[in-house]
Amino acid sequence: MSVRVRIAPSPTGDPHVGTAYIALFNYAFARHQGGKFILRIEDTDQTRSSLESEAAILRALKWVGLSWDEGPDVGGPFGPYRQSERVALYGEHAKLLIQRGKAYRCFCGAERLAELRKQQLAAKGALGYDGLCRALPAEESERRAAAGESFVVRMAMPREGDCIFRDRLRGEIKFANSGIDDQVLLKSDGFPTYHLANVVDDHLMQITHVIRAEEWISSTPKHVLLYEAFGWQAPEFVHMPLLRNKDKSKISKRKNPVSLDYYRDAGILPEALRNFLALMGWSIAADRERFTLEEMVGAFDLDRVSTGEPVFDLVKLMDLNGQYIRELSNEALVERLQEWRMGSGFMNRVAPLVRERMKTLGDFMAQGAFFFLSEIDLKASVAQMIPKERTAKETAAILKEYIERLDDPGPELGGGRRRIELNDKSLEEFSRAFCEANKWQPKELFMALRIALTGKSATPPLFSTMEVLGRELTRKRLRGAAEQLEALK
RNA sequence: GUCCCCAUCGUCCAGAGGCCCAGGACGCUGGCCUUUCAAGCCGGUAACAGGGGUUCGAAUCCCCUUGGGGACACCA
Repeated sequence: MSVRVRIAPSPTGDPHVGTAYIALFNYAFARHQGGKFILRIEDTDQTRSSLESEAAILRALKWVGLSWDEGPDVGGPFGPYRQSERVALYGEHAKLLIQRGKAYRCFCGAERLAELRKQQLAAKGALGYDGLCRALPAEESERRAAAGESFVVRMAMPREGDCIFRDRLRGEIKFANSGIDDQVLLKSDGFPTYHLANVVDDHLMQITHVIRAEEWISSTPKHVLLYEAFGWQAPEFVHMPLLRNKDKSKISKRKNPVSLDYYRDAGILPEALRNFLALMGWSIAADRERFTLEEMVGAFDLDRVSTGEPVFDLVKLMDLNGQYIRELSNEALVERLQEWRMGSGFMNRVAPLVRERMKTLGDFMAQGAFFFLSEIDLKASVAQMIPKERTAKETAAILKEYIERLDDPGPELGGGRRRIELNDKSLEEFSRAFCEANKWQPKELFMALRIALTGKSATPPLFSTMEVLGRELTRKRLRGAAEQLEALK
């Protein structure tokens, strides 16, 4: 049987480095084995998924040099490759499990579940559904469903025995069945949860190896039990280590740039990022760390992936990137610069902002350098960010809060759950409301933002600057400024 | 709290019982080169978490402790 693996991102946000990381290892394994690498979109969360996010993920994965044999954009024999287009399938499979007594309808509402959770928390016991609806007679369940009552479908997990499975990197892993929750398989909107959709699709798409991040280990027993309930053979499981922040916690955007777009905008070469990611948990040889994708494919061996807890270290990435840049021919470097931000596309966005402040063409760089810099030097200007009546700590805090709210403005900032668009008008509106809500003068906050983003107190209009800088650089620079303020004493 | 995973320099990796008083890279650091700064070259710094076993022999195997992490949603 030939190898078939997949990357299954959920299109609910920016293209994540973790996705590229796991995709890379799936890709290397598939190619080395002469198998297929599939891209499947797991958009079963109707409220959070978007086509824009999907497009961004595909674009970013291509950017790091990956390609796939089957997927929503290229098609393939096991399509559709977007789970939202396969909902009927999951419904049928859920029904099958109900008929077999492996699953049941649950009519418990959100209030009861919240109450249950509260009690369990208070009792310091195990969290999870108590199985109330599991005891419902089939006829009653049918009748209430037919009457239009809202329900979810839960899996009836075995109450005794153990669930044992093998992880390729970690060996045998054992969970007591009694500790496995009666997982929701089908939500009340008729859409499947991850667990159902993932298992059904992996089986139908004939996936042979599930290579995914370590965070999934604890839900693997649910999946194994699902395969058993369906009477299917489970694929082989390979849980890759999780990428980490400096403090060893799971990599997160509060502590690390996490979007692939950031690395692109910050001037990282895709091949350097790809190479760096490959180094997380794997090596091609003891004394070698630079290699091409093709070389990785040629040498790849899943059994030589280590299970440590790799910290994503920007400093090392930068060094690698420098090596890649030095290796480029002059022509290639100029080409890369143009593709990046020195081409007419980006220049056309910068020029209108900078031109008013130019006396000679040469002033362009002096006035607009910060649009291109990877790192803003704030040493000389940190102190200027702090308004007269405020402290460094307060200023750091407001910058951090600003970053948070930009991505997740509460209803009081008029954003609902959608993040703020990065354009002059919405930024201005948001920022003024933000000042109001936090009792900061616009001129206080705006100067802090200006310096944090540009390193200068005299710049083009703030919000246009943010728009052109882009979301990722904006976030990174504001966070960097906040950190420098905190380091002040 | 419950369950699970992990454990070599500050960081990323090498090490699959003797080749290891542990090797490479980043970082930091001394020097060379050089009008400067990088780059490059030469050198230094720095680790097998602790304790028990197994074995002639353990960084490598087993157990315990400790530490770190993850999961416990009608999110994936």
